[in-house]
Amino acid sequence: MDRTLSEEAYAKHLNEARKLLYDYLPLTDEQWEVFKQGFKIRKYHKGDFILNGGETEHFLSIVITGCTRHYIIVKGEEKSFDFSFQHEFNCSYSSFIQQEPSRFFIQALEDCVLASIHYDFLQQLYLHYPGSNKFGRTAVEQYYIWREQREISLMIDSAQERYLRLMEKYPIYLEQVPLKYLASYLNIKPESLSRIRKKLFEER
Amino acid sequence: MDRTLSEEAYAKHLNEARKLLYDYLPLTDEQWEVFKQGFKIRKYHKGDFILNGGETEHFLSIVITGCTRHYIIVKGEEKSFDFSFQHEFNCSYSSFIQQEPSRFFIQALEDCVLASIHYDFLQQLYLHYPGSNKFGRTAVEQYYIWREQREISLMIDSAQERYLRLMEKYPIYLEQVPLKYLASYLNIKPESLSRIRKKLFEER
DNA sequence: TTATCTTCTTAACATAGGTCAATTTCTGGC
DNA sequence: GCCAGAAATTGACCTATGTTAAGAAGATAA
Repeated sequence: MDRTLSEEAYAKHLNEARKLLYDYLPLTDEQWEVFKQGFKIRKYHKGDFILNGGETEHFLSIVITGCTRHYIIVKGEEKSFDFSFQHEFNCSYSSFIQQEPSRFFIQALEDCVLASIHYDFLQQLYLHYPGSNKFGRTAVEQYYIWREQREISLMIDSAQERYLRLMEKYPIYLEQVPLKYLASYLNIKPESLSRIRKKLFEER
Repeated sequence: MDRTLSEEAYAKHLNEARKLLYDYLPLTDEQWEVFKQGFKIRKYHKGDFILNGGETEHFLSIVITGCTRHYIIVKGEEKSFDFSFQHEFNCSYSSFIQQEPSRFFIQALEDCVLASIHYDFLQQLYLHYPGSNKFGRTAVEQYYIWREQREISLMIDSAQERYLRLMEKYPIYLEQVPLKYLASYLNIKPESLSRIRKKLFEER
Protein backbone atom coordinates (compact mmCIF):
# COMPACT_ATOMS: atom_id res chain seq x y z
CA MET A 1 0.00 0.00 0.00
CA ASP A 2 1.28 3.39 -1.00
CA ARG A 3 0.22 5.98 1.52
CA THR A 4 2.30 8.85 0.17
CA LEU A 5 -0.01 11.78 -0.39
CA SER A 6 0.72 15.46 -0.56
CA GLU A 7 -0.93 17.53 2.14
CA GLU A 8 -3.09 19.23 -0.45
CA ALA A 9 -4.27 15.93 -1.88
CA TYR A 10 -5.05 14.73 1.62
CA ALA A 11 -7.10 17.83 2.37
CA LYS A 12 -8.91 17.55 -0.94
CA HIS A 13 -9.90 13.94 -0.26
CA LEU A 14 -11.12 14.86 3.21
CA ASN A 15 -13.28 17.56 1.74
CA GLU A 16 -14.84 15.14 -0.69
CA ALA A 17 -15.63 12.87 2.20
CA ARG A 18 -17.39 15.72 3.94
CA LYS A 19 -19.50 16.40 0.87
CA LEU A 20 -20.44 12.77 0.46
CA LEU A 21 -21.39 12.50 4.11
CA TYR A 22 -23.56 15.57 3.90
CA ASP A 23 -26.81 13.72 3.22
CA TYR A 24 -26.39 11.65 6.34
CA LEU A 25 -24.76 14.22 8.52
CA PRO A 26 -24.61 17.90 7.62
CA LEU A 27 -21.88 19.56 9.69
CA THR A 28 -20.98 23.15 10.42
CA ASP A 29 -17.37 24.14 9.73
CA GLU A 30 -16.81 24.05 13.45
CA GLN A 31 -18.20 20.54 13.83
CA TRP A 32 -16.23 19.40 10.87
CA GLU A 33 -13.00 20.48 12.53
CA VAL A 34 -13.71 17.96 15.26
CA PHE A 35 -15.04 15.34 12.93
CA LYS A 36 -12.24 15.29 10.45
CA GLN A 37 -9.73 14.36 13.14
CA GLY A 38 -11.32 10.94 13.05
CA PHE A 39 -10.78 10.45 9.33
CA LYS A 40 -7.88 8.75 7.74
CA ILE A 41 -7.24 8.84 4.02
CA ARG A 42 -6.07 5.44 2.81
CA LYS A 43 -4.73 4.66 -0.62
CA TYR A 44 -4.53 1.23 -2.26
CA HIS A 45 -3.34 -0.26 -5.49
CA LYS A 46 -5.39 -2.59 -7.65
CA GLY A 47 -5.33 -6.04 -6.09
CA ASP A 48 -4.34 -4.84 -2.61
CA PHE A 49 -6.28 -6.24 0.32
CA ILE A 50 -8.14 -3.60 2.24
CA LEU A 51 -9.31 -6.19 4.74
CA ASN A 52 -8.31 -9.81 5.15
CA GLY A 53 -10.71 -12.50 6.26
CA GLY A 54 -10.15 -13.18 9.96
CA GLU A 55 -9.18 -9.58 10.70
CA THR A 56 -11.56 -7.28 12.51
CA GLU A 57 -12.93 -4.36 10.53
CA HIS A 58 -11.95 -1.16 12.30
CA PHE A 59 -13.02 1.32 9.63
CA LEU A 60 -16.20 2.58 8.10
CA SER A 61 -14.98 4.01 4.82
CA ILE A 62 -16.20 6.11 1.94
CA VAL A 63 -14.82 5.27 -1.47
CA ILE A 64 -13.40 8.53 -2.83
CA THR A 65 -12.12 6.89 -6.01
CA GLY A 66 -11.89 3.30 -7.25
CA CYS A 67 -13.96 0.30 -6.31
CA THR A 68 -13.70 -2.75 -4.07
CA ARG A 69 -14.91 -6.32 -3.97
CA HIS A 70 -16.10 -8.14 -0.85
CA TYR A 71 -15.95 -11.92 -0.88
CA ILE A 72 -15.89 -15.00 1.30
CA ILE A 73 -14.03 -18.23 0.68
CA VAL A 74 -16.08 -21.40 0.74
CA LYS A 75 -14.48 -24.77 0.10
CA GLY A 76 -11.51 -23.02 -1.47
CA GLU A 77 -13.71 -20.98 -3.75
CA GLU A 78 -14.24 -17.23 -3.70
CA LYS A 79 -17.85 -16.04 -3.50
CA SER A 80 -18.31 -12.36 -4.35
CA PHE A 81 -20.85 -10.87 -2.03
CA ASP A 82 -20.69 -7.15 -2.58
CA PHE A 83 -18.92 -4.33 -4.34
CA SER A 84 -18.35 -0.74 -3.27
CA PHE A 85 -18.11 1.83 -6.02
CA GLN A 86 -17.02 5.42 -6.01
CA HIS A 87 -18.88 7.53 -3.42
CA GLU A 88 -20.36 4.53 -1.66
CA PHE A 89 -19.62 3.17 1.78
CA ASN A 90 -17.10 0.38 2.10
CA CYS A 91 -17.07 -1.76 5.22
CA SER A 92 -17.22 -5.35 6.39
CA TYR A 93 -20.25 -4.25 8.26
CA SER A 94 -21.12 -7.10 10.58
CA SER A 95 -17.49 -7.34 11.65
CA PHE A 96 -17.47 -3.60 12.27
CA ILE A 97 -20.70 -3.67 14.27
CA GLN A 98 -19.64 -6.58 16.43
CA GLN A 99 -15.91 -5.87 16.39
CA GLU A 100 -15.34 -9.51 15.67
CA PRO A 101 -13.20 -11.17 12.96
CA SER A 102 -14.54 -10.64 9.47
CA ARG A 103 -15.65 -13.51 7.32
CA PHE A 104 -15.16 -11.25 4.32
CA PHE A 105 -12.09 -10.29 2.38
CA ILE A 106 -12.12 -6.85 0.81
CA GLN A 107 -9.90 -6.26 -2.18
CA ALA A 108 -9.27 -3.21 -4.38
CA LEU A 109 -10.62 -3.88 -7.88
CA GLU A 110 -8.90 -0.71 -9.06
CA ASP A 111 -6.55 1.79 -7.45
CA CYS A 112 -8.51 3.22 -4.55
CA VAL A 113 -8.66 6.16 -2.21
CA LEU A 114 -10.78 5.67 0.89
CA ALA A 115 -11.75 8.11 3.61
CA SER A 116 -12.10 6.00 6.75
CA ILE A 117 -13.51 6.64 10.20
CA HIS A 118 -12.12 4.48 12.97
CA TYR A 119 -14.56 2.47 15.07
CA ASP A 120 -13.37 3.97 18.36
CA PHE A 121 -13.69 7.48 17.05
CA LEU A 122 -17.23 6.77 15.90
CA GLN A 123 -18.14 5.46 19.35
CA GLN A 124 -16.78 8.66 20.87
CA LEU A 125 -18.88 10.66 18.44
CA TYR A 126 -21.97 8.72 19.38
CA LEU A 127 -21.31 9.55 23.02
CA HIS A 128 -20.51 13.22 22.66
CA TYR A 129 -22.58 14.25 19.64
CA PRO A 130 -26.08 12.81 19.89
CA GLY A 131 -26.74 13.87 16.31
CA SER A 132 -24.10 11.49 15.04
CA ASN A 133 -26.17 8.60 16.32
CA LYS A 134 -28.62 9.37 13.62
CA PHE A 135 -25.79 9.13 11.12
CA GLY A 136 -24.90 5.67 12.40
CA ARG A 137 -28.47 4.56 12.31
CA THR A 138 -29.14 5.87 8.84
CA ALA A 139 -26.02 4.23 7.45
CA VAL A 140 -27.05 0.80 8.76
CA GLU A 141 -30.58 1.31 7.59
CA GLN A 142 -29.36 1.87 4.04
CA TYR A 143 -27.21 -1.22 4.32
CA TYR A 144 -30.18 -3.17 5.60
CA ILE A 145 -32.43 -2.22 2.71
CA TRP A 146 -29.73 -3.18 0.25
CA ARG A 147 -29.29 -6.61 1.85
CA GLU A 148 -33.00 -7.23 1.89
CA GLN A 149 -33.36 -6.46 -1.80
CA ARG A 150 -30.48 -8.76 -2.66
CA GLU A 151 -31.99 -11.53 -0.58
CA ILE A 152 -35.36 -11.16 -2.29
CA SER A 153 -33.67 -11.21 -5.68
CA LEU A 154 -31.72 -14.35 -4.79
CA MET A 155 -34.95 -16.01 -3.71
CA ILE A 156 -37.29 -15.12 -6.52
CA ASP A 157 -35.31 -14.30 -9.65
CA SER A 158 -33.66 -16.70 -12.08
CA ALA A 159 -29.99 -16.12 -12.84
CA GLN A 160 -30.95 -14.44 -16.09
CA GLU A 161 -33.42 -12.13 -14.37
CA ARG A 162 -30.80 -11.19 -11.78
CA TYR A 163 -28.35 -10.40 -14.56
CA LEU A 164 -30.87 -8.30 -16.50
CA ARG A 165 -32.03 -6.40 -13.46
CA LEU A 166 -28.49 -5.59 -12.46
CA MET A 167 -27.59 -4.40 -15.94
CA GLU A 168 -30.67 -2.24 -16.05
CA LYS A 169 -30.45 -0.70 -12.60
CA TYR A 170 -26.69 -0.67 -12.05
CA PRO A 171 -24.82 -0.91 -15.36
CA ILE A 172 -21.71 0.16 -13.47
CA TYR A 173 -21.34 -3.49 -12.43
CA LEU A 174 -20.82 -4.56 -16.01
CA GLU A 175 -18.46 -1.68 -16.65
CA GLN A 176 -16.22 -2.14 -13.66
CA VAL A 177 -16.47 -5.76 -12.54
CA PRO A 178 -14.78 -8.68 -14.35
CA LEU A 179 -17.35 -11.26 -15.47
CA LYS A 180 -16.01 -14.00 -13.25
CA TYR A 181 -16.69 -11.87 -10.16
CA LEU A 182 -20.02 -10.76 -11.55
CA ALA A 183 -21.02 -14.40 -12.09
CA SER A 184 -20.15 -15.22 -8.53
CA TYR A 185 -22.11 -12.18 -7.32
CA LEU A 186 -25.12 -13.43 -9.30
CA ASN A 187 -24.56 -16.77 -7.61
CA ILE A 188 -23.75 -18.71 -10.77
CA LYS A 189 -20.60 -20.06 -12.48
CA PRO A 190 -18.79 -18.04 -15.16
CA GLU A 191 -19.80 -20.67 -17.71
CA SER A 192 -23.46 -20.10 -16.91
CA LEU A 193 -23.09 -16.35 -17.18
CA SER A 194 -21.50 -16.83 -20.58
CA ARG A 195 -24.41 -18.95 -21.71
CA ILE A 196 -26.93 -16.40 -20.47
CA ARG A 197 -25.12 -13.54 -22.20
CA LYS A 198 -24.89 -15.53 -25.41
CA LYS A 199 -28.57 -16.37 -25.34
CA LEU A 200 -29.56 -12.75 -24.68
CA PHE A 201 -27.30 -11.63 -27.49
CA GLU A 202 -28.78 -14.12 -29.96
CA GLU A 203 -32.34 -13.22 -29.03
CA ARG A 204 -32.05 -9.62 -30.15
CA MET B 1 -58.70 -8.85 15.70
CA ASP B 2 -59.83 -9.11 19.29
CA ARG B 3 -58.37 -6.26 21.30
CA THR B 4 -60.29 -6.92 24.50
CA LEU B 5 -57.82 -7.15 27.32
CA SER B 6 -58.25 -6.58 31.02
CA GLU B 7 -56.23 -3.71 32.42
CA GLU B 8 -54.13 -6.12 34.42
CA ALA B 9 -53.34 -8.21 31.38
CA TYR B 10 -52.42 -5.07 29.48
CA ALA B 11 -50.04 -3.94 32.25
CA LYS B 12 -48.53 -7.39 32.44
CA HIS B 13 -47.76 -7.46 28.72
CA LEU B 14 -46.24 -4.00 28.89
CA ASN B 15 -43.98 -5.12 31.69
CA GLU B 16 -42.80 -8.07 29.65
CA ALA B 17 -41.98 -5.71 26.82
CA ARG B 18 -39.89 -3.63 29.20
CA LYS B 19 -37.96 -6.70 30.29
CA LEU B 20 -37.34 -7.83 26.74
CA LEU B 21 -36.16 -4.37 25.72
CA TYR B 22 -33.77 -4.21 28.62
CA ASP B 23 -30.75 -5.48 26.70
CA TYR B 24 -31.12 -2.76 24.13
CA LEU B 25 -32.37 -0.02 26.36
CA PRO B 26 -32.29 -0.23 30.15
CA LEU B 27 -34.72 2.32 31.57
CA THR B 28 -35.28 3.77 35.03
CA ASP B 29 -38.83 3.57 36.36
CA GLU B 30 -39.14 7.24 35.61
CA GLN B 31 -38.02 6.86 32.02
CA TRP B 32 -40.29 3.91 31.58
CA GLU B 33 -43.30 6.00 32.56
CA VAL B 34 -42.59 8.17 29.51
CA PHE B 35 -41.65 5.31 27.30
CA LYS B 36 -44.61 3.09 27.90
CA GLN B 37 -47.01 5.76 26.66
CA GLY B 38 -45.71 4.92 23.22
CA PHE B 39 -46.53 1.23 23.45
CA LYS B 40 -49.68 -0.37 22.30
CA ILE B 41 -50.56 -3.97 23.11
CA ARG B 42 -52.08 -5.67 20.08
CA LYS B 43 -53.74 -9.05 20.05
CA TYR B 44 -54.32 -11.27 17.01
CA HIS B 45 -55.84 -14.62 16.24
CA LYS B 46 -54.17 -17.32 14.24
CA GLY B 47 -54.39 -16.42 10.58
CA ASP B 48 -55.03 -12.70 11.16
CA PHE B 49 -53.04 -10.25 9.11
CA ILE B 50 -50.83 -8.03 11.20
CA LEU B 51 -49.72 -6.14 8.12
CA ASN B 52 -50.98 -6.33 4.57
CA GLY B 53 -48.75 -5.92 1.56
CA GLY B 54 -49.10 -2.38 0.25
CA GLU B 55 -49.71 -0.92 3.70
CA THR B 56 -47.03 1.08 5.44
CA GLU B 57 -45.56 -0.44 8.59
CA HIS B 58 -46.15 1.95 11.46
CA PHE B 59 -45.05 -0.31 14.29
CA LEU B 60 -41.89 -1.83 15.60
CA SER B 61 -43.20 -4.70 17.72
CA ILE B 62 -42.02 -7.23 20.21
CA VAL B 63 -43.70 -10.63 20.13
CA ILE B 64 -44.92 -11.24 23.68
CA THR B 65 -46.55 -14.57 22.75
CA GLY B 66 -47.16 -16.41 19.48
CA CYS B 67 -45.29 -16.19 16.23
CA THR B 68 -45.65 -14.54 12.85
CA ARG B 69 -44.77 -15.17 9.24
CA HIS B 70 -43.50 -12.56 6.77
CA TYR B 71 -43.99 -13.25 3.09
CA ILE B 72 -44.15 -11.67 -0.31
CA ILE B 73 -46.33 -12.70 -3.23
CA VAL B 74 -44.55 -13.39 -6.51
CA LYS B 75 -46.48 -14.47 -9.57
CA GLY B 76 -49.37 -15.45 -7.34
CA GLU B 77 -47.17 -17.52 -5.08
CA GLU B 78 -46.31 -16.83 -1.46
CA LYS B 79 -42.61 -16.71 -0.58
CA SER B 80 -41.90 -16.92 3.14
CA PHE B 81 -39.09 -14.58 3.99
CA ASP B 82 -38.96 -14.45 7.74
CA PHE B 83 -40.62 -15.51 10.97
CA SER B 84 -40.80 -13.76 14.33
CA PHE B 85 -41.02 -15.99 17.37
CA GLN B 86 -41.80 -15.24 20.98
CA HIS B 87 -39.61 -12.49 22.42
CA GLU B 88 -38.26 -11.41 19.05
CA PHE B 89 -38.88 -8.20 17.12
CA ASN B 90 -41.59 -8.19 14.50
CA CYS B 91 -41.59 -5.52 11.83
CA SER B 92 -41.64 -5.03 8.08
CA TYR B 93 -38.41 -3.23 8.59
CA SER B 94 -37.64 -1.55 5.32
CA SER B 95 -41.20 -0.25 5.13
CA PHE B 96 -40.87 1.03 8.68
CA ILE B 97 -37.53 2.71 8.01
CA GLN B 98 -38.68 4.39 4.84
CA GLN B 99 -42.33 4.81 5.81
CA GLU B 100 -43.25 3.46 2.41
CA PRO B 101 -45.69 0.68 1.44
CA SER B 102 -44.54 -2.76 2.53
CA ARG B 103 -43.86 -5.46 0.03
CA PHE B 104 -44.35 -7.96 2.84
CA PHE B 105 -47.45 -9.44 4.35
CA ILE B 106 -47.23 -10.36 8.02
CA GLN B 107 -49.61 -13.00 9.30
CA ALA B 108 -50.12 -14.55 12.73
CA LEU B 109 -49.08 -18.21 12.65
CA GLU B 110 -50.61 -18.65 16.10
CA ASP B 111 -52.62 -16.43 18.40
CA CYS B 112 -50.34 -13.49 19.12
CA VAL B 113 -49.80 -10.69 21.58
CA LEU B 114 -47.51 -7.90 20.38
CA ALA B 115 -46.15 -4.87 22.17
CA SER B 116 -45.77 -2.21 19.50
CA ILE B 117 -44.07 1.18 19.39
CA HIS B 118 -45.45 3.62 16.85
CA TYR B 119 -43.05 5.11 14.31
CA ASP B 120 -43.88 8.69 15.25
CA PHE B 121 -43.34 8.03 18.91
CA LEU B 122 -39.97 6.49 18.18
CA GLN B 123 -38.94 9.55 16.18
CA GLN B 124 -39.91 11.72 19.14
CA LEU B 125 -37.85 9.54 21.41
CA TYR B 126 -34.85 9.85 19.11
CA LEU B 127 -35.18 13.62 19.30
CA HIS B 128 -35.70 13.97 23.01
CA TYR B 129 -33.76 11.04 24.44
CA PRO B 130 -30.37 10.72 22.77
CA GLY B 131 -29.91 7.35 24.45
CA SER B 132 -32.81 5.92 22.50
CA ASN B 133 -30.90 6.49 19.28
CA LYS B 134 -28.59 3.75 20.36
CA PHE B 135 -31.60 1.51 20.79
CA GLY B 136 -32.68 2.23 17.25
CA ARG B 137 -29.22 1.64 15.91
CA THR B 138 -28.70 -1.59 17.78
CA ALA B 139 -32.03 -2.97 16.66
CA VAL B 140 -31.22 -2.39 12.98
CA GLU B 141 -27.74 -3.76 13.45
CA GLN B 142 -29.16 -7.01 14.76
CA TYR B 143 -31.53 -7.14 11.80
CA TYR B 144 -28.66 -6.47 9.46
CA ILE B 145 -26.55 -9.32 10.77
CA TRP B 146 -29.47 -11.68 10.47
CA ARG B 147 -30.09 -10.68 6.85
CA GLU B 148 -26.43 -11.09 6.00
CA GLN B 149 -26.29 -14.59 7.40
CA ARG B 150 -29.39 -15.61 5.50
CA GLU B 151 -27.98 -14.20 2.31
CA ILE B 152 -24.72 -16.09 2.76
CA SER B 153 -26.63 -19.28 3.45
CA LEU B 154 -28.79 -18.82 0.35
CA MET B 155 -25.64 -18.32 -1.69
CA ILE B 156 -23.42 -21.11 -0.46
CA ASP B 157 -25.53 -23.87 1.06
CA SER B 158 -27.53 -26.53 -0.73
CA ALA B 159 -31.18 -26.86 0.22
CA GLN B 160 -30.31 -29.85 2.39
CA GLU B 161 -27.56 -27.93 4.18
CA ARG B 162 -29.91 -25.01 4.80
CA TYR B 163 -32.45 -27.41 6.27
CA LEU B 164 -29.91 -29.15 8.50
CA ARG B 165 -28.37 -25.89 9.72
CA LEU B 166 -31.78 -24.47 10.57
CA MET B 167 -32.79 -27.63 12.45
CA GLU B 168 -29.56 -27.57 14.39
CA LYS B 169 -29.43 -23.89 15.27
CA TYR B 170 -33.12 -23.04 15.45
CA PRO B 171 -35.21 -26.19 15.95
CA ILE B 172 -38.09 -23.88 16.87
CA TYR B 173 -38.72 -23.49 13.14
CA LEU B 174 -39.56 -27.15 12.79
CA GLU B 175 -41.69 -27.06 15.90
CA GLN B 176 -43.76 -24.02 15.04
CA VAL B 177 -43.75 -23.62 11.27
CA PRO B 178 -45.80 -25.80 8.88
CA LEU B 179 -43.56 -27.57 6.38
CA LYS B 180 -44.94 -25.78 3.35
CA TYR B 181 -43.88 -22.43 4.83
CA LEU B 182 -40.57 -23.86 5.94
CA ALA B 183 -39.91 -25.10 2.41
CA SER B 184 -40.61 -21.70 1.00
CA TYR B 185 -38.31 -20.12 3.61
CA LEU B 186 -35.56 -22.53 2.55
CA ASN B 187 -36.30 -21.43 -0.99
CA ILE B 188 -37.49 -24.82 -2.26
CA LYS B 189 -40.83 -26.46 -3.04
CA PRO B 190 -42.63 -28.58 -0.43
CA GLU B 191 -42.00 -31.64 -2.63
CA SER B 192 -38.26 -31.06 -2.46
CA LEU B 193 -38.35 -30.63 1.30
CA SER B 194 -40.22 -33.92 1.55
CA ARG B 195 -37.54 -35.63 -0.52
CA ILE B 196 -34.76 -34.16 1.60
CA ARG B 197 -36.44 -35.21 4.82
CA LYS B 198 -37.05 -38.70 3.49
CA LYS B 199 -33.45 -39.05 2.38
CA LEU B 200 -32.11 -37.84 5.74
CA PHE B 201 -34.44 -40.22 7.52
CA GLU B 202 -33.34 -43.22 5.44
CA GLU B 203 -29.66 -42.42 5.88
CA ARG B 204 -29.73 -42.83 9.66
C1' DT C 1 -67.85 -39.41 14.19
C1' DT C 2 -67.94 -38.39 9.57
C1' DA C 3 -67.07 -35.46 5.76
C1' DT C 4 -64.19 -32.09 3.74
C1' DC C 5 -60.34 -29.51 3.04
C1' DT C 6 -55.57 -28.79 3.59
C1' DT C 7 -50.99 -30.46 4.13
C1' DC C 8 -47.64 -33.78 3.25
C1' DT C 9 -45.55 -37.43 0.57
C1' DT C 10 -44.28 -40.08 -3.48
C1' DA C 11 -43.12 -40.98 -8.23
C1' DA C 12 -42.13 -39.87 -13.18
C1' DC C 13 -40.43 -36.60 -15.89
C1' DA C 14 -38.41 -31.73 -17.21
C1' DT C 15 -35.01 -28.08 -16.81
C1' DA C 16 -31.71 -24.57 -15.02
C1' DG C 17 -27.52 -24.45 -13.78
C1' DG C 18 -23.13 -27.13 -12.51
C1' DT C 19 -18.95 -29.77 -14.04
C1' DC C 20 -15.27 -30.85 -16.96
C1' DA C 21 -12.45 -30.17 -20.81
C1' DA C 22 -11.04 -27.80 -24.88
C1' DT C 23 -10.57 -23.41 -27.35
C1' DT C 24 -10.49 -18.51 -28.02
C1' DT C 25 -9.82 -13.92 -26.48
C1' DC C 26 -7.85 -10.57 -23.47
C1' DT C 27 -4.15 -8.52 -20.61
C1' DG C 28 0.09 -7.16 -18.62
C1' DG C 29 5.05 -7.51 -18.45
C1' DC C 30 9.10 -7.75 -21.18
C1' DG D 1 4.81 -6.11 -30.70
C1' DC D 2 5.30 -10.76 -28.43
C1' DC D 3 4.44 -14.10 -25.17
C1' DA D 4 2.52 -16.25 -20.97
C1' DG D 5 -1.04 -16.51 -18.05
C1' DA D 6 -5.71 -15.23 -16.98
C1' DA D 7 -10.42 -14.61 -18.39
C1' DA D 8 -14.10 -15.75 -21.20
C1' DT D 9 -16.51 -18.89 -24.21
C1' DT D 10 -18.31 -23.24 -25.98
C1' DG D 11 -20.03 -27.97 -25.97
C1' DA D 12 -21.18 -32.55 -23.85
C1' DC D 13 -22.82 -34.37 -20.08
C1' DC D 14 -24.62 -34.49 -14.99
C1' DT D 15 -27.46 -33.35 -10.88
C1' DA D 16 -30.42 -30.86 -7.79
C1' DT D 17 -34.52 -29.00 -7.75
C1' DG D 18 -38.94 -27.85 -10.21
C1' DT D 19 -43.35 -29.62 -12.23
C1' DT D 20 -47.29 -32.32 -12.49
C1' DA D 21 -50.32 -35.55 -10.81
C1' DA D 22 -51.92 -38.76 -7.57
C1' DG D 23 -52.69 -40.61 -3.13
C1' DA D 24 -52.08 -40.66 2.13
C1' DA D 25 -52.24 -38.42 6.34
C1' DG D 26 -53.79 -34.62 9.27
C1' DA D 27 -56.73 -30.97 10.62
C1' DT D 28 -61.29 -28.69 11.08
C1' DA D 29 -66.02 -28.11 11.24
C1' DA D 30 -70.73 -29.88 11.31
